[in-house]
Amino acid sequence: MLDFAGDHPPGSWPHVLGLVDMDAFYVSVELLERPELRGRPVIVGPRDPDSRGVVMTASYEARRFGVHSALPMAIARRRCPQAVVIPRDMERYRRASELVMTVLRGYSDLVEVVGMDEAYVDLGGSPTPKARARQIKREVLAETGLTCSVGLGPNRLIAKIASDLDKPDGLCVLPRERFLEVIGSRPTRIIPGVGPRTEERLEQLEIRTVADLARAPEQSLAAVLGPSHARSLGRRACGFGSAEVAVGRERKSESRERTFASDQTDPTLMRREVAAMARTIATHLGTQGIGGRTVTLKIRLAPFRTFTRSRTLPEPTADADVVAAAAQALFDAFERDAPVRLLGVGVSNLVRAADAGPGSRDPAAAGAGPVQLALGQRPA
DNA sequence: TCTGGGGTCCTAGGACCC
DNA sequence: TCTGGGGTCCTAGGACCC
Repeated sequence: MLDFAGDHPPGSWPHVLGLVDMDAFYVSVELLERPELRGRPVIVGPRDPDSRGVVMTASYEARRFGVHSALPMAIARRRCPQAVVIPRDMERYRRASELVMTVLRGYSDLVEVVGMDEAYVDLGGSPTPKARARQIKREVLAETGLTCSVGLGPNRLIAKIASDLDKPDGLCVLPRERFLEVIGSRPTRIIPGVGPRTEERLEQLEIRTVADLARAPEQSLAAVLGPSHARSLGRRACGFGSAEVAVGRERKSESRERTFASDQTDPTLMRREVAAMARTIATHLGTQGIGGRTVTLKIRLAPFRTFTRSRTLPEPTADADVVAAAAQALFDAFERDAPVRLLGVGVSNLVRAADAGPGSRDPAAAGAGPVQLALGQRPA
């Protein structure tokens, strides 16, 4: 355990948030079934080994060869030819995830699931958060056979960063008072929200570490990142952030996309694919009593240029015919100058309404009323 | 070296309205 | 002929996260 709390026991913090992060989640779930692979480099990858895909998760042994999530499989195989590649089985991971979340909900009413392998847990009510965290780790292991790493901090940002400091099977407590002392010399990239592009731009200002970023005047950051991003990043670099845990958030969009095994030029095939994805989304939304107004087509041309085209309908719908027609119209209007690598369809501007389902075209039933409701539910 | 799939949030410009 | 000031909606793209 890494405990930086010292004279500031977390029990004295106004909020104690935990970020529970499962260790190499997909691989670990697979190893439950195949324990003989423990200790070997293992990669969970695409279902179809010949498809163009990326690494979903690599075991810690594989990571030593430079294999990590989102790395193209072709490169992963080159870097670690001896790795055992297991095709992903999302349904299995979903079940394991549900078990984990059930354990977490036994410790707090405020659990925010941020991915299949990750959740924030508000431990504000616990006088002994470190002991609680150890208990959580024990119970997750007992219930699922899986280990996790827990970060404890006064807000989401610090909890998240702390969870990365002691991994796998770790527990790290990090008060804000010691935030810069502990992570000040680390690269800016460890701050959530700093991706490759932002890292590059900061580099231009000779800002490389979290401490550099914390010292930087907001105006100079704003010149490169824009005022809004500059302000939020400056605050993060000093360890300030939200402590809010949002239990049930409304979904804002739903999409499906598919990368073809080889680039496509056949419009008939592609139109069919677009319609199929549109219908899947509409049907899924419809069963939940949700309608959408904006239909977006995503198209990626070879070698790797991505475009979107969208259209907003006059009223929300979950009618598969309507969504499919809109998506196909967007596809037909798009002027392609190269073969197509990926097609996707998304529906956004979602409205929860019992009467937005198929067959409801009456504007009085599916129009203004439900929209009003959705606006009222929008978070501040 | 070759880049998945499912999301969220932000920005910027244009249309349109008062 | 020179041209406001907001506000909102829509569209396209970018950055980021798991």
